[in-house]
Amino acid sequence: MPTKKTQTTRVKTTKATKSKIAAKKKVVRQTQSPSHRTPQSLAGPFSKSEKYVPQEFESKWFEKWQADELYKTAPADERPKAYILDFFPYPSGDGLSVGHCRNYVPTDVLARYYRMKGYNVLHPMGWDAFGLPAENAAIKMKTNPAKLIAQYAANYKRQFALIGISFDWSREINSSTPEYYRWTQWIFLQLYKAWYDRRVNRARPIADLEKELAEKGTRDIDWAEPLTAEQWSAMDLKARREYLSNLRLAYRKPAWLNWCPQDKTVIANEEVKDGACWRCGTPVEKRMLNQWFFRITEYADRLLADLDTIDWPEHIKLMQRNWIGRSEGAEVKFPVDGSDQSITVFTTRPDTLWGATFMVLAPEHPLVEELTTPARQAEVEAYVKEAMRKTEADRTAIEKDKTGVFIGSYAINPVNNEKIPIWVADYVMMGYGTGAIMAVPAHDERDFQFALKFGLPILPVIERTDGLAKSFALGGTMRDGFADALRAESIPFEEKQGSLYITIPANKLDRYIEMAQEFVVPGKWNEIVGARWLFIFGKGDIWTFGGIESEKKILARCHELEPNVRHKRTVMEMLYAVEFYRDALFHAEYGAMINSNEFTGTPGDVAVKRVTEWLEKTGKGKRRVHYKLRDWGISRQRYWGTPIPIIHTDQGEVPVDEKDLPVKLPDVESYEPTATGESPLATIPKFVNVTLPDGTPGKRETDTMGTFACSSWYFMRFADPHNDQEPFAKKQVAYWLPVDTYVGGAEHAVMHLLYARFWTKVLYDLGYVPFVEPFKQLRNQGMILAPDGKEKMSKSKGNVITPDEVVKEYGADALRAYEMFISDFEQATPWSTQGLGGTWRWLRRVWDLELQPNNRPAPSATTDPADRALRRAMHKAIKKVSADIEGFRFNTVVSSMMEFTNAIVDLQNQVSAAAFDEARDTLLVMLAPIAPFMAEEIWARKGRPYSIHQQKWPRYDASLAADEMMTIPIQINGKLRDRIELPVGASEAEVKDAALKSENVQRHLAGKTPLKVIYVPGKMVSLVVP
RNA sequence: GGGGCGAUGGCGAAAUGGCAGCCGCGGCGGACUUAAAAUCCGCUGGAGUAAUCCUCCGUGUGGGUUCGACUCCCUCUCGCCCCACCA
Repeated sequence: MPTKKTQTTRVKTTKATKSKIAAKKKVVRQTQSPSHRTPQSLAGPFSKSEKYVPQEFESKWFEKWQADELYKTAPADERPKAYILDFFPYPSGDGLSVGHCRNYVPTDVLARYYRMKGYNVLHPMGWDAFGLPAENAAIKMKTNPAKLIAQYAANYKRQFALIGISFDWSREINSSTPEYYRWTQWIFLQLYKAWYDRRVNRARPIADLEKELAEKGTRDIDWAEPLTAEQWSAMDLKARREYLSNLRLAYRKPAWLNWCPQDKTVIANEEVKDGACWRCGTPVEKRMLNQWFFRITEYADRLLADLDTIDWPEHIKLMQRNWIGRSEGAEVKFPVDGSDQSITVFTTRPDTLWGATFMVLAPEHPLVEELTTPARQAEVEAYVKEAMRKTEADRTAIEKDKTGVFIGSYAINPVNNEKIPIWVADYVMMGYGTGAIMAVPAHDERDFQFALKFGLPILPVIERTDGLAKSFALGGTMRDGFADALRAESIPFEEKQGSLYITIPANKLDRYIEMAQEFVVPGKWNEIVGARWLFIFGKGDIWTFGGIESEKKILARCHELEPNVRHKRTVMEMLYAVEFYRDALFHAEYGAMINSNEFTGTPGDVAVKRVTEWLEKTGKGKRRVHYKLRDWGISRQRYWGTPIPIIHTDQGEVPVDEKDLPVKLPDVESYEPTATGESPLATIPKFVNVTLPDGTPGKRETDTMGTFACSSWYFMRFADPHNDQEPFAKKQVAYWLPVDTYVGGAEHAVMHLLYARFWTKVLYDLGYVPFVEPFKQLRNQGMILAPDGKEKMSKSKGNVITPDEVVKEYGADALRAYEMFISDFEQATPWSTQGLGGTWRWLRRVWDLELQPNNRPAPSATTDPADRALRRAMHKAIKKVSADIEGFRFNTVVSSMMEFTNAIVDLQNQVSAAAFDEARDTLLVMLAPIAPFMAEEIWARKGRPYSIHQQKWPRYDASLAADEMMTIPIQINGKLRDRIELPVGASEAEVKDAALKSENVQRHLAGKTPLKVIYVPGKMVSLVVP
C-alpha cells in the first residue's frame, strides 16, 4: 500500500531575478485567459467554445476551402510562379505517419506563404500507382490493384485534408490510368525513335540517322558499327531494324540482369542494394534475358556536368556523381597468342602496363568459351557455371578468397611482347569496363592477392613514393660483424634470434649495398626490397629484380642455393614469406616508372598521360572514359505496369502507332507472376496477338515498364494534367517548370532523381521542353524516429504514430507547428508527445491573446515606448519568419513566432490599442501558413473578410525594426569582461571611450594600457593587453 | 576498403568568425484551489560563494590559424548514411 506522502517542507531561498542582460526586462506576463482543460480530456458535448478546441472547427474550414476552390491553381499569368512539389507517393495500405507529414507540412507552408506573397503557386498531388507493392498486396488479398490503389489513395487524400494540406486536387493524377500511361508510352516511343548523336551531343530523331546512313553510311559516325551507304541500301527491313536498335535510346538486347526471385521480375541496377532487392530484401540472381533498356549512358557526361547548376543537397549530388562513376583511362588491345582474336581491356593505370603478368576475363566474357583450350575445358566450364549460379551478394562478398581458373591460352602484352596467361575469375565483373583486365599484381591489391594465391609472377614497375627499403638478413647468411658494421653506419635494425631486420634509410642505400656484398656468406644471398629490388649473392654478383627474365633467373638461382625455398613459385612469393617485408612489397601509388623499357624514369605525375599518348600514337590503345553507370533496364515481367508499346513481327520490332495509344492493360482474372521470366501478359492471347494495318501478324511486347518510367515525367504532367492531345502543352510546361522546390526522401538519390533528370534532357533535346534540369531546388526531410530511443517507426515494431491520432488529441494546427518545430528540417529526430504539447500550448496562448477584447488606451506619450518596442519586435519577426520560411529553417520560424507572441504578451498592458491590434493582426496573418485552421477561425470570429489565406503577407520595414540601443560586449584577451549599453548611433570613439571607462574593464586592466583596441561596429570591443 | 554527414544542458535544439545554449520539453519554487489537474508567475549548463556581485570551467578528443573559434584548418574517437573485387 502506498504511504501517504508527508509534507516535505523545502527550505529554499527564492532566487531573485538575475539582472543578466539589460534587454531582458522584468515584465510580468498577464493574460486574462479563460481556464483550459487538457487536450486529452476534450471528449465532451459539441459546443462552440471560447476556448481553443480545434476539433470544433478544423474540418468545417477544410470543407469550405475545398468548396470555394481556394487552392485551385490559377492559369499561367503575369505573376511570378512558384512550383512546389512533394515526391508523389506510392499509396500503401498503412496510410501516412507523422514521419510522412514532415515532408508535406513544410511544403504546404511554403505554398501558402508564396500565395500570400503574391506568387502564382502550383502545389499538386498525385499517385505513383503502378508497381510491385500494390500488385503483391492485391494478389494476396485476391483483389484488383486498381481498386486497392483507389482505396489507399482515398485514405491518403482524407489524411491530407485532415492536416490541412492545400493541394490543388483538380490536378490530381494517377499514373496507372490509361489517360496517364498513354503518355508514358508516348515518351517511350520518343526515346525509341531517337538516337544520340555524339557529334552534336544531343538526341536526334532516328529518321535523321536513316537518311544519313542512306547517303553516306557511318562515315562520320565513328561510334557505330561501320556501314557503307551501299551496305545500308542492301539491307532488308529486318536487318535495318536490328541495326538501328543498336543506336536507339530505347532498345532491346539480351543481357545478364538482376532477377528478384521473390518478385519474379528483373530489377534495375539502381534497385539493387547490398546485392538484394531494395523493396523485398531478397538476394538477387543473375539471369540472361532479352530486355528493354534506356540508353542513359549517353547522357552520363551531361548528367554529371549539370549537377553543378542545381541547388540540391551536396550529398545527393555526390551520390549521383559516384553512381555515374566517371573514370578516365585507356583501352588497350592484347592480341591472343596463336589466334587472330584480341582482348580489349580498360585501365586507369596505363603506366603499369609493363607489370601486367596475366589477364583475367569475367566468367560471362564472350571470349571465355572460344579461348579455352580443350585440356582446360572441363575445369573452366565448371568454374563458369558455378560463378553464374552464385548470387551477386555471394560473388562480391569482400572477405571471400579469390578464385579463378587458367583457360589455357596466352595473350601478348603489346608493350613488351611478353606472353602472359589468360585466366577467368569472378572478381572481374562483366558490367564494368570491357569485362576483361590486364592484371598488374605489383600495383593492384586484388591482382596481388590473386597472383600470390596462384603463383603468378609479381613484377614491380612503379617506384615507391615513400622510399621505404628493407632487408632481412637471415641468421647465417651474413658474416660476423655485420651488425656492428650497420651500427657504425647508423643503419637501424632489429636483431631477433640471430637474424637482422633492417630498414635502410634512403641516403644509406648505396652504402648498404656495398656492405652487403662485403658480408654476404658465399652460397647465400641478401636482398633489398621496396625502394630497390636487388639480390646480392656476393661481391659484384648483384642481380636486379625487374622484368620477367630476372624473375626466372633469380628464382632458379635461389632454388639452387636454398632447398627451403624450392616450393616457392615466384620471387614475390618467396619474399612474401618474410613477415617483415609485407608492407614494402605492394603499393598502388602514382610513382615514377621502373622496369618499363624506354619509359623507365618517367615521373609519377606525368606517367599516365605520357603512356596514354604513346599508346594512341602507336595504335596500341586509346584514351577512354568509362562510367559505372549502366543503361537503365526498364522491363518488368509483371502485370501492374505500363505496357511497352512495341509489336514483334517476323520483320523485327515495330513501334505501336502514336494514334493507337494507349496500349491498354487487359482486364484479367489472374495476373500472378510466372517464374519463367515471362510476363503474365504473355499468357493472354487476346492481348498478345495483333495484326498490323498492312496485314502482318505480330505479337505484342508483354513486359511492362518499371514504375520509375511513370515517375520520370509526372512533374511535367501536373502543368497540364488533363490534356488528351499531348502529354502537356509546351506553353504550360514552359511557364510552370522547372519545379522550384522539390521535397522528398533521400532514398531516391540514384533512382527517381537520376531517371527524371535523364528524361528531362531527352525531352529537351527533342524540343518538347525548354529546360534541362527538372528540379531547381531539392531538399530531403529528416526522418522522424520513434519516441523511445533512436528506432525508425515501423509497422512491425508497432511504434507508428499517425496524424489521425495526433489530430484527434491536439488538432491539425498543433501537429503542423510541431512538425516544423521539432528539429532542423533535414535532421533525423525522435518524435516527442511532450514537445507536441508545447506547440499546442503556444497555439492556445495565441488563441487567447487574439480573441481577448482590446480595451487599451489611445496612443500617447505614456504608451509610446512600449508601442515602439512592440513594433520593433513585430518587424523583426516579419523579417526573420519570412527569411526562415524561404530558407527551409522551419524550426526557427516557429520559435520566432513564439518569441513574437511572448513579446506581445509581455507588453500588452503598456501599449496602445492601435499597436496591440497591429501586432495581433500581424501575428495572425503570419500564423496562417503554419496553423491555417486556427488562423481562419480567429479571423472569422473577429469579423474579418474571408479568407485569411487570401491576405497579403506583412511587409517588413527596416526602420521600424531598428534598435535604439545596442549592447556591446567587451573582451579583454578573449575573455568577456563587461557589457555596455549605448545608443545605436554611437561613434567608434564614443564606444571605445565608454568601454575603457567601464569599472570591470578598469579592474581587469589593473592599470595596464591596452596594446590594441578593436571595435567591430555594433558587435563588440576587444582589448589586447600584455 | 573508399567517400559523405554528424557530435552543443537532463531532452529536442539555437547561434553572417564576435555575449554559447534563442524557442520549447522536462525539472524546481511560487500564485490560484478544500485538494488536485489545468492555468499564470519566477528560476533552471557545471563548480566556488551568504550572494542577484564576482571568478573559474564548459560546444566529442588533441593541436593550429585569429584580437576573438560551436563556426575555419589538421589529428583522433564515436555514431549514422552511401558506394564497394569499378580495373
